[in-house]
Amino acid sequence: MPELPEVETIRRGLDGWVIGRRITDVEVRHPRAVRRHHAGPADFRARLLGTTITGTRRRGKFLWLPLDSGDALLCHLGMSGQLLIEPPDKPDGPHLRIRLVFDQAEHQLRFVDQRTFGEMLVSPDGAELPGEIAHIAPDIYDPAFDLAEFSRRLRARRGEVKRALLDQSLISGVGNIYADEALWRARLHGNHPSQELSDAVARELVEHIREVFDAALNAGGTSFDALYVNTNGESGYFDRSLAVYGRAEEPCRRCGTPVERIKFTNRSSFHCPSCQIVPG
DNA sequence: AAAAGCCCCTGCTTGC
DNA sequence: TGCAAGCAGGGGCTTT
Repeated sequence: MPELPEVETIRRGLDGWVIGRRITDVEVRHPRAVRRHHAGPADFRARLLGTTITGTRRRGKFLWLPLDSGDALLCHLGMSGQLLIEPPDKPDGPHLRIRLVFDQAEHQLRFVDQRTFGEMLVSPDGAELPGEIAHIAPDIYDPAFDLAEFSRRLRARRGEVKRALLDQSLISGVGNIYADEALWRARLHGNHPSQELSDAVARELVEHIREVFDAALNAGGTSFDALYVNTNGESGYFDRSLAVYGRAEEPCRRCGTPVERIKFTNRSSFHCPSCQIVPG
């Protein structure tokens, strides 16, 4: 899915457009898109009608729009979700899941999602922090992110460091791409046991995450194809800067050794076998 | 309690 | 050509 930089790019795109707008119609085109709104699509619609969006917020890969009702419209893009600001006369694509219509607006907001892993729900009293995502750890840009606490919890874990980075309850916003990129920058192998990391290395790892996120944000996010776009439907360009992800057999940008691809929990991991060594 | 596996989807690519 | 398997950047739930 979009990882933190892509979701943040989308949040910024929404921020300049949705704030202050009043919702006048809601159309749920696919029930799966609101599957975690347990009261169902009709209730989802009813709770949104007539409310005004007061802001745009994000934690990790979750995005929410606080409403003047005190509730929040919570959204996760899953693997292929898009939030598009489009004119009403633009034809609906086959993957349109939810449409939001606003008072006196020349555009509407469309939630488009090919693979339907994404979702929206209305979180009661969720404006400040939706209860549905209270278990997600703060991401590195959140003032609540506690570096010492992250280091302590990371090093208390059994298991491998890459799996830890992907655990959203430990640190949020990192997915498969940026985990590989940050580990490469840190010269750590993803299979490195978390428990063997020093406090200094754990803190450095966060700095590498920050650097790769900052770089991706400056490029407008990563996109391999037309699935990953901002609210204008445009792709980011950070894929041109990826050091290891998707670069199997290509030379490591540091030492020239061919990048290796390995299986990791039914996914792919990429690393440099020279720069990133597992101890022991 | 924490960690690992399974599952949910669609569409594109690859290999027989 | 046709079909099956593999693959894709997710998280929640169940099991161990």
